[in-house]
Amino acid sequence: MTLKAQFDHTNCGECPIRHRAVCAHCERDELEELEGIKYYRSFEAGQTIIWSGDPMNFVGSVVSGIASLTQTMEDGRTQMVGLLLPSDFVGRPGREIAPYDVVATTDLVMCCFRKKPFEEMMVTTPHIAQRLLQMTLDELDAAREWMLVLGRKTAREKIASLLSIIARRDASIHQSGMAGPIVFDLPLTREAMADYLGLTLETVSRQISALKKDQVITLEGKRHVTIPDMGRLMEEAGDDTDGGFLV
Amino acid sequence: MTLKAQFDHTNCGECPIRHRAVCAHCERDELEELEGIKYYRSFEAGQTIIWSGDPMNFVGSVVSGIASLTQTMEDGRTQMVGLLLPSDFVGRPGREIAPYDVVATTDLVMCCFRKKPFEEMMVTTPHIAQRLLQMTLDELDAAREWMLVLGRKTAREKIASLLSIIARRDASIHQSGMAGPIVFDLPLTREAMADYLGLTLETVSRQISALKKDQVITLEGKRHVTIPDMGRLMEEAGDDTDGGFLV
DNA sequence: CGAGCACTTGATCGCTTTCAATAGCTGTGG
DNA sequence: CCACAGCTATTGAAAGCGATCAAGTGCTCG
Repeated sequence: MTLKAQFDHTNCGECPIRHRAVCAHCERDELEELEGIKYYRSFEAGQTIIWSGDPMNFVGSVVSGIASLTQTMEDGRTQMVGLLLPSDFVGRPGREIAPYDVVATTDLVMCCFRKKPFEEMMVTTPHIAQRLLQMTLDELDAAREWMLVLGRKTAREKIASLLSIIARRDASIHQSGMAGPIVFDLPLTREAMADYLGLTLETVSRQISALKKDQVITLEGKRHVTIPDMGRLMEEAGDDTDGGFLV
Repeated sequence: MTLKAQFDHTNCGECPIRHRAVCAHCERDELEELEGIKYYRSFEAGQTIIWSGDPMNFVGSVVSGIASLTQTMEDGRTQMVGLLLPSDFVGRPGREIAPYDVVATTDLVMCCFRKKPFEEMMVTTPHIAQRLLQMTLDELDAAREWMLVLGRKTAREKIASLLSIIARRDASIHQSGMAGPIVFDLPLTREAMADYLGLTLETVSRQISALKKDQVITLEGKRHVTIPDMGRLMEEAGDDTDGGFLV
């Protein structure tokens, strides 16, 4: 059974991202209307989902897997400007042309909506527009967090910041607390990390080695990370360690 | 007459940002409701409007002047994460605590709404929520543009990028086309530019001098800039020069 | 006239990049 | 089964760009 078939005909009520995606606030009847315009698409790791400059004929949510938003300059320099996790939204109602490349970082399933009908629902269904506003504001906060990382942090702090973000996300998904060691797999290659952080992949590699040597992290293989002390990692990231979380 | 008094009792219909701010889509009766919860506040250049970590009891729009959103690390490194121009919105409905410092870069007037009533209107008045969504999506695009600048551009390209953004904004306000020389005053100190671009003020100064020497720009005094050839400036910024503007 | 501020310019330092070689892993085909 | 290509990642050496430290200019305002 393909990854796609696994979700085909899935009832929205049983959807794994039901309570976090753009449809989170929808009532039963609104969900039914959404079901009428939705379809699933799956992509393999490395595949480009949308090319910058191409017309967009759908919007949608990441159901499973990870995608990245990247900008590329003429001479090939690239910067990742967004990391799309399950429940994150792709596309902008009202926009015709995609401004960024969207690339599947891992195997990926998306729940797509045909753009025209979705835009009509945006007007008639405040629950969708309200949720999209919340999500966009969250993304804006995340983007501004990254501007500090990109503009002012050292290479070591950048790596520590990225690790702490991934660790926090994983902890929140697995409901494990912040005490005790945190274990996860890196969903990004060194190159993708470099593109996210505005570094070269060599610098990423060196700084990961340095954090390992200093026992801030432990590595098994290239991707499996253990964080023995989250507070220590956050110190290395240059973040406030006194646990002030934004709500 | 103070700057503030100049706007007091101003009818929304005569407001200079009426057609661009969060109230842009509102009907007459909705405007009247907004008038009931609005009040004006003015700030002097350099004054902090909101301190990061403080409770927010209002949201609002910049009516005139420029403000900046900045993040600061414990050791004093600061990064500007937003530049607020007339009609831009400050604050997030539903958020209690301000995540950034908001500082008046020039003398400034804000149209403020008490937070509670505004949040109630957000629910009952789709026109406001819809407009706020548009504006937030625009800000997200701008933030992502800046992530490329911060992560991948050289110091010279960063300066050229900032100048071209300011030039484009001025051209759009004054309805002057992109042909022929563009003239404007820099609304930012060298230090503020450095905070925006993730540079030191010394590097900003050096790169501006270099652009002047290479005749990409002309300076009269420290702030008055002339751009003889916008295409040339955009080349220096590393941007596509073939005029592809996002819509 | 002197203090204070914004800005410029010079000299040096150091972090990150660049260039380059190598290791480890996976899948393919002789 | 092994050789080899192709990819990801690590590590070393050298170079370059922007930061840092420092001095000085020009302007405004008391």
